[in-house]
Amino acid sequence: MATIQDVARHAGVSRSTVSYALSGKRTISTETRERIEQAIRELGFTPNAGARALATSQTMVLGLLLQFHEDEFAPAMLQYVLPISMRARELGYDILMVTDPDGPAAIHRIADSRMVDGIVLLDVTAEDPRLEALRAVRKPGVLLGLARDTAGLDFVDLDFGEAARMLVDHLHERDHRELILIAPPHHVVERGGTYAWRFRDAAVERAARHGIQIHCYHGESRQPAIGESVNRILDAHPTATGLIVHNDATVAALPSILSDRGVRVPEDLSVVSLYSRDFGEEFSLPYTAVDSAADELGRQAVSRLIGRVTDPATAGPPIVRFVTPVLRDRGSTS
Amino acid sequence: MATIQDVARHAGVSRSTVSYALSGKRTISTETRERIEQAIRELGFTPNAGARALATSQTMVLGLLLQFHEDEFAPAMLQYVLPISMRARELGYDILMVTDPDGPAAIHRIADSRMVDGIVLLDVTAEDPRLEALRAVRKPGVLLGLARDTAGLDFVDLDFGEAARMLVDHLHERDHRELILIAPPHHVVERGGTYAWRFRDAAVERAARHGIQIHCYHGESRQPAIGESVNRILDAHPTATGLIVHNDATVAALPSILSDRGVRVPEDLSVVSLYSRDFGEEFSLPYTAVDSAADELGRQAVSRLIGRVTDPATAGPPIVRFVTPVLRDRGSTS
DNA sequence: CTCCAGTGTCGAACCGGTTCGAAAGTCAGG
DNA sequence: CCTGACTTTCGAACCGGTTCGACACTGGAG
Repeated sequence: MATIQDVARHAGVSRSTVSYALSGKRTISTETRERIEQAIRELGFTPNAGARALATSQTMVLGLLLQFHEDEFAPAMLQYVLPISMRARELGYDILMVTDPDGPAAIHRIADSRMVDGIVLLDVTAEDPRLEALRAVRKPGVLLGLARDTAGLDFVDLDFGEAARMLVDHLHERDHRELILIAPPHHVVERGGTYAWRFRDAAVERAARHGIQIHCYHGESRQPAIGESVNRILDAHPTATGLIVHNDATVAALPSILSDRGVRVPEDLSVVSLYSRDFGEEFSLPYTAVDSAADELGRQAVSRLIGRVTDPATAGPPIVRFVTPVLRDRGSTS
Repeated sequence: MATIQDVARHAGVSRSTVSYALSGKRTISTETRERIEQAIRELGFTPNAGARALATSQTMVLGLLLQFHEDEFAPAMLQYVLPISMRARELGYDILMVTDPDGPAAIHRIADSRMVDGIVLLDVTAEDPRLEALRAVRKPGVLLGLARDTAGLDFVDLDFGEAARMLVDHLHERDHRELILIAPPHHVVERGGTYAWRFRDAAVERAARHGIQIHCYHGESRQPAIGESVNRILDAHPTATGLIVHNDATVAALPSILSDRGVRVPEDLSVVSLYSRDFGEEFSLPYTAVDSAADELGRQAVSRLIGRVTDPATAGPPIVRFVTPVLRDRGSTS
């Protein structure tokens, strides 16, 4: 493959001149620039990424860390990955995707060897061991989710508390007096998924303020456990008229479970939930729901990260950004 | 961050000695090696990936190209991505994930700039424009799927013809005389997804040999179209006793569609399909199915690719590898 | 005692870019 | 005609590794 030296020779100039013509960091006469551009075209020159990274200490690559837990509904993760990848490309970056189960080690590996300029962490937990590694490697990092200690890092997350309040209010306005909440599986809470209790606590608090009765349960992540659990819960509360589902796997399975029971929505039961538009379309979910805006969160995270990568000075102090959710009424309540 | 020069100074040796101690390509005395290792530990040295790539022309990174089509069931892609990423890591490689809609351009970008040592293409079509780009860049590439012209490249794919024959035989053994086949959506065939007609043609041929009647339809990729289409098809053939589903989105939605219709499996209808174990578990699918072994395909593809990357000579000529499927009986036929 | 093979280490060149300082050339103002 | 500012280009150093050839030293064979 052609090197910058070949281009220089072919155009009758020095290497540095080619470099400046490429980057535009110094003025080059029109005539020379055209000769160089033609040489580049004729030789099919593309700069060597490794050499460039070495010289500039910039790789134009972002690390994306995913964790897949046995007991989790994996398809939900895709909603974040795609927008992140797309937004990164828009800004000139590529994505190094890491699925190593040992997150902290992976962070050190890709950061210490300077393979990436910044790191995105998905699915952050309250006491996420990856945070310590991320702080240690002194590279910009942005997290989707929320941790207990947010010092020194940027976070982007949905305002789950507000989401819960919106849904409870929505049902309250329609005169529901007894609700059921199906939260994420128990192990998610144990692992430290803060969105689970942030949502639930806000829902409980808001229901109490309205004088509404609310029964909280953890959902399951796999069939047939999901169906059994939903049926058991509905059996236990025959007088409840509203169902709030905060659980991807459960809501994806809900249409078939309810139709099996002969429960019509919204005539027999009002159902509201929380999922992204993409997820809803992918699984054809018909429920009024707060839009978790995964694409928006992903895009914001990447934008912020790249801002910090390119200009650490003007990026200011790290912040926690809570995105205010939007409720999308699909008519599944009465 | 510490460089190899810092380590050398700290251990009182030259840079080259440190390099040889690290790579083991020349013998280093035990005493010196220990001094070097200690220096590395004390300084927290990790080699700079860019510099190493520049010197060795090896990045230890593989490109993974995904395409997401508007009208496709995206969650299915995850079954391939994860095993590919895992296997790559096992062999010491990282994954650069590219979702650029312009595949050929993306291939040139990551290959010409030498960001990757090899490339994996997912979801290949008969006349895939990415193949030309892949051949042009002269980097090892492996494709999941099958194209019309396989010259010069490695392919790994399931033997869809054999899969279809196994399923038809399975139903034939159970005395079914009239079958329905729901194939991938029409646009998949138009786009050139060869697995669609390879499966269908084999099924039709095998059914004919057994004297079985078979009705072929294209499925849909989104609700509510999926449900409407399945209902219409079942209405049109009330005497059919067996259903073969070759369509991820349809099979994921099938349990609820059938229960809505009050159709019991296998009492009223025998159902067989084709999906990977992971996909089946994720969506809790209860159907007897040929295991598409996405994890196995992904792992084989990566192994072959890395074989070619590390030793192009012994890898031999490019081959098309058809993996023979396995039928997993889950009792959904009678 | 000399010669030779083998072991362990070093110095220098190289991979392919970027960037700084300086030099050469042009042109207007004094 | 000289000076200074500006434009355009070049050469050299540098980023941080790897690798080749050479050199010093050791020990055994002849």
